[in-house]
Amino acid sequence: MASAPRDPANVNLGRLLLLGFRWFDDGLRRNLAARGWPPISSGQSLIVAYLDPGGTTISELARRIGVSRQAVHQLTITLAAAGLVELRPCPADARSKLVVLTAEGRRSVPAALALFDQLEQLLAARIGKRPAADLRAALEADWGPPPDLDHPGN
Amino acid sequence: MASAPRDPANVNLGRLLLLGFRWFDDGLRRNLAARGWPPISSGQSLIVAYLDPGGTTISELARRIGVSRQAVHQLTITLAAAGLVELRPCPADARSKLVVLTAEGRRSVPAALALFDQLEQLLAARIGKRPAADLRAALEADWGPPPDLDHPGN
DNA sequence: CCAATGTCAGCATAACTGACATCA
DNA sequence: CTGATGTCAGTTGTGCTGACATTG
Repeated sequence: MASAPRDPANVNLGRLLLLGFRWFDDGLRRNLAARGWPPISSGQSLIVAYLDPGGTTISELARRIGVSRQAVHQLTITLAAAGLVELRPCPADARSKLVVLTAEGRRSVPAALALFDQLEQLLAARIGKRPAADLRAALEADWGPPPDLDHPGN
Repeated sequence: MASAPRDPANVNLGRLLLLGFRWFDDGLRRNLAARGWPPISSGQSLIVAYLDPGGTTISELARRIGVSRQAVHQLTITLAAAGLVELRPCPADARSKLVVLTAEGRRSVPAALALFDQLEQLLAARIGKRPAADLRAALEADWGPPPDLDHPGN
């Protein structure tokens, strides 16, 4: 793969997947910085990536990402301080608040997401179009829940 | 994939890779717990996965994993407290200390690493042997460093 | 004298749990 | 009354940088 020198022994798929993720994460952050944008944390990028166009509530985001409501709450605060999102009351439910992109967010977020596509294309140029397509296909398949090896039914 | 419900829009490869990693990480932790082993952090598992049979110094581990010496130092302390490794002076260099597996570590670590193979086999059974093999092949390729999109030479 | 190693200290980030007021 | 939501507070884990004594 890349950065960390690899021992041909004990390379497990889980570690390879982590290295692949870091390749994209580093690439995203590096190129955002090269464009003069404020540094964004990987937690923040997760939030915006899961946002619906019309806005999404904090609890819904927490369920989608798989973390606590409190963690999402904290991230939205930092994103709001950066001016990328704002919180507005939910018209359908007075308990909820909608996290929506600001005008600046709508302008810069799609450009940031486009970087992922460019990174993927560059990866295809490096390791081959076929392997890159196979990689995506395998990851898009339904893996099911992480299994209990003693009771594979789950 | 699995746990987090997926929006067919904005699925980027980076997020898919992260979800794949979590599938393995969750699977490992779940099955370790099912076997009655003390919970191990993903940082700790990284350390033991990179250990040479004869022992490895802290600085060398830091270089291999790609984190600071201090971070590795802290992890070895927790691993030593758990009784899985011990630190002994390096015979070749008085500055260095070797991180080596204890008797208990040699007994339990290989079994834990074997879980990764079992998870990979179960994944192949779920998404197909061919896609699973393609996944591994693509991840084992040389991706090079995360690129600067404006100067792809790097 | 310079470089590498392990270690101590402080700090930042990001997740968690617990608790609480508000509202469906 | 029960349950969901947002929020405040405290805690934990994990990484970082800076600094330092020891050794090659």
